[in-house]
Amino acid sequence: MSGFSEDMPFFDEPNARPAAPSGIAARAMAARSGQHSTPDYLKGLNPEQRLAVETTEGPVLVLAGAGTGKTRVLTTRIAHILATGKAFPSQILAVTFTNKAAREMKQRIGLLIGEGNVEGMPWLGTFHSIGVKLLRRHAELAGLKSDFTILDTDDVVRLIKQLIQAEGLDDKRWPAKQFAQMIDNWKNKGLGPDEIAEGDARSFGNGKGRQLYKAYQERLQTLNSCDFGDLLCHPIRIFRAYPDVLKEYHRKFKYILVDEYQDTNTAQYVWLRLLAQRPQSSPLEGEVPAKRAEGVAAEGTARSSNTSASSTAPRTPPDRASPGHPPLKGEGNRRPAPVNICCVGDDDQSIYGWRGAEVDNILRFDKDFPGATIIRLERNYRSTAHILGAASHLIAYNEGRFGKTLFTDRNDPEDDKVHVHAAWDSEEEARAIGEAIEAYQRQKHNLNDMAILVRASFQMRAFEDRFITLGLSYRVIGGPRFYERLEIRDALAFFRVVANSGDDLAFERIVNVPKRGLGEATIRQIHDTARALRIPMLEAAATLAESDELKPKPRAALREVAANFERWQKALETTPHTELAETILEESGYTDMWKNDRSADSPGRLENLKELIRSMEEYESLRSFLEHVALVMEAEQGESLDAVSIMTLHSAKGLEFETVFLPGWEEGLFPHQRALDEGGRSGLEEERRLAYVGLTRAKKNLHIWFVSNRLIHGLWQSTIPSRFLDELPETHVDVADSGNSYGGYGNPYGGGSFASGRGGGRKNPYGASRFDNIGAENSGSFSNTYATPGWQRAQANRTEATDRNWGTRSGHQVERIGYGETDSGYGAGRTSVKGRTIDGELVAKSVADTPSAFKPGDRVFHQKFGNGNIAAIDGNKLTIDFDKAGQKRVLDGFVTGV
DNA sequence: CGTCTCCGCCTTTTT
DNA sequence: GGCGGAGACG
Repeated sequence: MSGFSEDMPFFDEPNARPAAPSGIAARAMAARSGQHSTPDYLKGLNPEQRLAVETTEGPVLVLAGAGTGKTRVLTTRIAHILATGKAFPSQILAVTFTNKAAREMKQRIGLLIGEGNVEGMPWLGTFHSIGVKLLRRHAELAGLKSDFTILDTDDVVRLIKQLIQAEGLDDKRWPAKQFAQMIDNWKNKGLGPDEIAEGDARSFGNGKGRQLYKAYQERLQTLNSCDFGDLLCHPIRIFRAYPDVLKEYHRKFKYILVDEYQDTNTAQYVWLRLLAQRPQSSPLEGEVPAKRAEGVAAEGTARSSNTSASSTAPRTPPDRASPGHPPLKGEGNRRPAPVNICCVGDDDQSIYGWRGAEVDNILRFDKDFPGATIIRLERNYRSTAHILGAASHLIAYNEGRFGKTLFTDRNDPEDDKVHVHAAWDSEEEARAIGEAIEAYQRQKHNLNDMAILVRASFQMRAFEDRFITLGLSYRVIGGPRFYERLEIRDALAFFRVVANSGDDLAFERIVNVPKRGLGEATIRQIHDTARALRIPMLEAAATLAESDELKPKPRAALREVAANFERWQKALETTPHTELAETILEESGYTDMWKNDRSADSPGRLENLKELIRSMEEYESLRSFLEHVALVMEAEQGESLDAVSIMTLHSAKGLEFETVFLPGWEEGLFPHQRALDEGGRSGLEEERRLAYVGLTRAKKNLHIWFVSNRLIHGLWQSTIPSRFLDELPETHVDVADSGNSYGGYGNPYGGGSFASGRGGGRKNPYGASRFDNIGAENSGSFSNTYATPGWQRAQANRTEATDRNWGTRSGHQVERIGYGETDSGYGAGRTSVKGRTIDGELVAKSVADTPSAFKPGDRVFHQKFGNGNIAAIDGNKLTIDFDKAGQKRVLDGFVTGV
């Protein structure tokens, strides 16, 4: 977002007036992009895409399924508006949800209309970055100064903790983190302290919720800071309270474009409506609750009419005469000006409900914007017919959708079906996927074209471990973030205090870094002084250092700190910011601190600090850099190396890969238990959309995995396959033949023998029957026909193992690890055992450390490692020379005598 | 005031 | 199993 750093006064086109660009300007722009009859940029669009691009006037909703060219439409539309002279670049407001998307849009528009013109698009960015920009211009209307800083989650929690303690509340009973979450939720809805529901306000801190929220906002103001939510909420409040300010933006923005509309939360929705709705005779407030109520009412109809997701489903007609919506008047009454807002999204890819996104926003679009044109993009350019078939069938289990059916002309009999594989545990899952990747690699596939998409980040580790041993290069996307590292946050705290001396949180973080002998007592004193005099802590520190209230040692230390910051702040005006940053880290002793640190990670930290300084060079000033950091908590990654991508499903949205692996399709993990517990039916539907997102990332090859046992919270748990597997259509899916699960090690129980023991092979307690009324057009669900040999075998393997060892069908807690006798086993078959991993091998610690019944030299069998001879015994821990797997240490409970 | 140890917490996703 | 925080001890 480097484009936003020049945020001060005059970046707009000088004549951002109500008048449209003059004919000359229009012709000039058209000429620049070489427009004649059909401009180049329109060629190659399909009819729906072209319609979405050329319908520039009035509200437009583009329902863009996965892989249907959504970004292309958005960028071409902007190019079209510019090329036809309908608006200047600065008159287009284009909001995205992620930085990645904003970056990509900028780049692609640049390709269409030439780099130079994109620079003139100051209002293309994320909701948050545009929010910052608005707020900087009108900061004083929100009680801030325009150089306010943005606090991250960590600061917010620390601040709230202080407030909770100041209230005399027990911060253990009332966790700051939880309250931070509550505030976040309120702000997602655009609610200030006076607007929250009484019940919500009472539920925290002995009924002091509202009071705390108020205190929090006041504190932010004195800190000259705001949190993430404020970036939206402040502008909303400003727009409401100062109609003339809002009007200014009404004049300015001729076209509004919104990406990923299904992800917008209520605050973003309100923000958009304020900007999109042209002034009426009556003021704007009160509009939201009314609309919301209506939206909820309308929802039922929308849902029921479109549940069956066939392409012939009746399309929502433009609702021209929606009662209660007076036609929107155009500015200056020159025309019945429609709102030129274009929202692009896919209700089936709404996966951010948990953080406040409202799918309803998109489902309600034609009610909110009467006369809206709704355009569906359903032609998919990405995936094979099998992949699309699987994804479409799965998503059809959801209710409450617009209903789209993706299709493709592609029909290559060579295309693989979607593969489903079973594995014994996560380690084996990682091993097998690693092998599959290597196999693809041997067929000359690039690692860059492959991705592993997981539900939860803890799953990543197994893959990393495995790939490290294999020497397979991989890249973790969205892992631990650069700017969240300790040393980076420390360094930034120094910079923040320099940039904004009122930033007490940053100050507190580093007063005593490196250690200067300033302990809790001194800091408390600074704090109190600052409060009493209503001055920033830095100032208070300086004052205290000159008084005689402190002992000599802390006094000298404080004096130095104060002098340092004073010097640095002066230098801010004269010294280049990268140079200054280096100076700060040197003079504060921070670099030395890590140089003298002998721990293993200190070199890395120093390296990170260097990287931080290096990355600052791209920014014009310290302040614009800090803003970038606050808004873009990601470090740019080198794309140069050929590597498999590992990331969460959430961060995979919008991406595509030739080959995709989706591990961990087990109940409890995917769908995630918490989503089910907290979200109920809609939680499940969101999980299903997440599955849909995962499936539709794949262009050609798609492999889904589930395991029987997974280590969660350091505890092995037995698992059952995800219900989503049952929702995949048999015609497009191929259940892999035992997925090499036990290859080479033999399986004492043989295949298939177990299937009859359990109700005709239907293993999943979430039977298909409850979904039978849905998706009838496809040849039946998987779960109806569990009869394929591969499936039977896979099931037999996993079920056998699971049931025999864990004994319980509910199987919540693992009681025994490994694959041994239980009935006649070693003592209690139910000994409580906690699993853990040592040296990468599965080990268990028995509560009753029963001595082993084996003796050295015994021939034994182990489920994972096969046959071997016992080399040594230590209590119940056996050292075994396995024939194939080499020497391993395992618990006796894992092996059986042969 | 600083360091060490132990305890308890948590591990869904992120602008 | 891993981390951060609180409390005890030096």
